[in-house]
Formats: sequence, structure tokens, C-alpha cells
Amino acid sequence: MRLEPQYKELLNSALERSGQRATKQREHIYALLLQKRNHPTAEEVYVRAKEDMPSISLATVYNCLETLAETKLIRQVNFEREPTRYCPNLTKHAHFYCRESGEIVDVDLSDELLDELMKVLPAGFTAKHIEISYDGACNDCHD
Amino acid sequence: MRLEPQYKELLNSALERSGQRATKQREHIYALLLQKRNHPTAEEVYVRAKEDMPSISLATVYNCLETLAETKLIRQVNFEREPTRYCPNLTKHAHFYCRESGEIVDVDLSDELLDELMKVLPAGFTAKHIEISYDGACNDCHD
DNA sequence: AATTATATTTGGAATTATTCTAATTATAGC
DNA sequence: GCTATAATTAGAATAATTCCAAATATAATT
Repeated sequence: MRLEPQYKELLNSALERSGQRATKQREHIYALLLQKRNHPTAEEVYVRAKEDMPSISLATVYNCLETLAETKLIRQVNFEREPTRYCPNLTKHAHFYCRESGEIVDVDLSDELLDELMKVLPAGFTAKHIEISYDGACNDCHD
Repeated sequence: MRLEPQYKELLNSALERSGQRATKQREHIYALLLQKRNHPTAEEVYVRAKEDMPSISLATVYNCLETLAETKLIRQVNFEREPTRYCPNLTKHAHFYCRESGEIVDVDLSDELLDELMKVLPAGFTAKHIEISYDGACNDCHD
């Protein structure tokens, strides 16, 4: 697995900005998230990471995911009663979870819609973050 | 603690509809969620439930919360890396979580806004449920 | 009101996801 | 290359939740 130059640059500058070091493990995990964007859990990332880096540990996978999330290179995605999943799509989007096929799909959100969502907050409240999760049936699983 | 007649009615018919029995424990837990609407975790519900019903077990608290959620008398509320919380407000609303004070506030959502959120889904996708969570600073904790 | 079938509760063990810990190893700056 | 410090590692610990099998309660029937 290869991390494309523009992403390598992005990773290095994000790490440097936050005073953290570039390591093989961080690069590898970032690369595999970018390469197959299927919202894997930490456990799934671990399995995939070991294919090319058999000595990596689960604790390191958690550490790397934490670091990448902290530096805003990836996002955490949560669904009810599910382990946390990880997503390298940095555009403004929500997630749709099809409980039948298990598939998770990114749903783009316009700035206007996000603005409207901010406007419904009570006076004096400011949100740093909105998480929007849909769940239902995807087009392969209409019921 | 007393469950008001209209809620007792609501509980009994919901249980009957789904072929489940009315029990002291279910009634008690429903009553305490209605009485203090602060989005407690299962553990917090357990502590409060024991005040008036010392013999209740944690497993039962989980069972009752599960039953109440299944029958749509309460909703589960999830925040990143937090235990599930429970909410008896059945109107359409989102949740705002103030990480500083720990307070969770209901945010009413109009049907129009929910409609717009449904419209941004890709063709062929139908959502049974949308969960919207804000997090930031509440009016007591502006930063 | 007793009997019975079945649902529910209970305490504890098991599981799952995640975090912590202390020793080893790697990195970046000199 | 040396040194200081950060990151990785394996395994233990924790937190939240679910599972299990025995005891109990409920609702329906006699």
C-alpha cells in the first residue's frame, strides 16, 4: 500500500502542526483508510493493517486512529450499539446506515442545510459539531 | 414515585400491543424517566430505581429500558464514547450535549427541516430514523 | 382462589469495545 | 552516532452491555 504524495504531505503537516511524529504505523493506517473507504471499525482496520504490517498491535491501531482523528484527518462515526467507525472523507456529510446490508454511505450536506440546523439551537448555544446519522434501507435493500 | 394515569394507560397499551406484560419494574422505570428528564444512563437509572425499589437489578434496568425503547415509549440517545442515555420525550427533536457542563438539552425540530433532511438522501434510500446530535457549549458555558 | 403456562426478574458470568500500563523501540534534533 | 522523548507493543484492566440458568411473578384458566 502506498500513500499518495498529496496525502503524505497532508499527514506530515498535520502531525507537525500538533507536535507529533511521523511513523510507519500512522502512515499505513491513514493509507488504508483512504484506499478502501468503507467505514471500518478499529478491529477491521487492525485486520487489514496486519496484512502488510504483521507486527502492528491493536493498541497501536487505536492510538493511530485517535491521533488521526485529533488532527482532523479522519472522522469518527457512531451508530447505536455499534463500535466506532472511521472515515477519511473530510467534506461536510452525514452517514446513512443500512441495517440490512450493513453498508454505510456518505450523504453530502449543503452549507445552507447545516446553517438551518445551527439556527434552530436555543439562544446562547453554539455547536462545534453536528453529527447526523440516518438509518433505514439502502437502494439494494428496499423493503 | 407515581406514574400519572395518562402515562400508565400509555404504558399498558403499548405493552399489550406488543404482547408484553405490565410489571412493577417497567412501570417504575418509566415513571422515573418521566419525572426527571435529564437523559440518564442505564447506570444512573439503576441508582435512582433502587431508591424506591432496592431489590431491582441492573440487568432488569437494561431489560426494561430495552422494552420501553422497543415499544417506542422512550428513545435511546447516543454520544461519541458515551454510554447510551434514555429520553421519554417523543416529539421530534435532536440533542445538544454540552461537554463542559455535561448537560443534555432537547432541541425541537420542525417537520419542514426533517423533510429537507430526508430530501438530501440519494435516490432509492429511505430512512426509518434520523439521529441528530450537536455538541458544543451551552448558554451557561460560553467559551 | 388454586393451577398452570409462560414471561420476567435476578445475580453473576461472559462478552465486547476500549483504555491503561510499563517495558521496549523508533524518531528527530544535536 | 548520541540523546531525549515520543510511539509502539503485549497484556492487563475497565466500562458498558448482554447472556444465562434458576427463581419468581403475571395472566389466563379452572
